[in-house]
Amino acid sequence: MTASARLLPLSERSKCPIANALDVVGDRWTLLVVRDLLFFGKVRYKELAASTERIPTNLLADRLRRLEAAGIVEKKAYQKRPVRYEYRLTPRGSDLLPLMREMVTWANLHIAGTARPPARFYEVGR
Amino acid sequence: MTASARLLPLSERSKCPIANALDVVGDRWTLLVVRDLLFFGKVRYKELAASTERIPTNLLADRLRRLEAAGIVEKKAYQKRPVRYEYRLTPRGSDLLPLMREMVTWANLHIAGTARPPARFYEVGR
DNA sequence: GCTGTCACTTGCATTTTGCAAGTCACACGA
DNA sequence: TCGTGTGACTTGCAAAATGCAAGTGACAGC
Repeated sequence: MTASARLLPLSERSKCPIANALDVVGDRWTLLVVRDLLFFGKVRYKELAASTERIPTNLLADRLRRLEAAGIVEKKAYQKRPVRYEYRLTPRGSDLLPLMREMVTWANLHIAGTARPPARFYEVGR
Repeated sequence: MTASARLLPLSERSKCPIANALDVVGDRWTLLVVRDLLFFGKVRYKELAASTERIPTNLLADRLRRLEAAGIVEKKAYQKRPVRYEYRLTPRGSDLLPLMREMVTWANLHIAGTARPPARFYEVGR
């Protein structure tokens, strides 16, 4: 069982799982942060800020806060003096892999010129 | 082969398929419209406007315009005098099914209280 | 002290959202 | 012919989110 202890609050919009998922990851940046953590092994703020899409730093800070509040990302200091943090996906975060895989499949099929991921991308069992 | 003739334009952000998919469906309403067309058999504006989440009508009109421009939805008049339209998913639109299925799976697992879809939801082959 | 780095925060103009009300074309019944 | 109703939107506008640039604070190292 991969579900975490405390669960996310139900959306006020409805009980529809799609509506609820969208309330968490339904915007143009959130899943890009998850992508960088999941596929590119980034862990530090600076690395996340340096994505190809150049997410504005205020939005990056905001998205990391929300992802942490949603239990998708964990933030912890990996050193003191000066304090430096690293961000890592929780199981709840890596469970987003299948969803992102389907996004890639759809985009590769319907948006010309999108990059194809390496074959192993489709082989990861979990 | 299920890909349509003309493809969507590449995003200016990057060639990443995830970023590109998000430019099309990365907001809180678009996939709810697709959901209603795909799972609930809605075809008319009025039906779409009556979703549980109560999408504002100006946003519904805007999203339908974008979905049409993206080749995900087709609009056609089903009668004249007065002209009345119906909206239907193209193959590009129904290809979003696997993505939405994964969304449902993730939400059911991580957001307490989200509704479980009927079992047949997971059985549709296409 | 001086410079640099990391991880953010702040200010502010622009864009998008959300809510309510309005419009337009027509059908229909009195 | 006039009033009422319906479907499919559009318009106005306040509030919130976005995007850009610049600023801040805690240190390390020279």
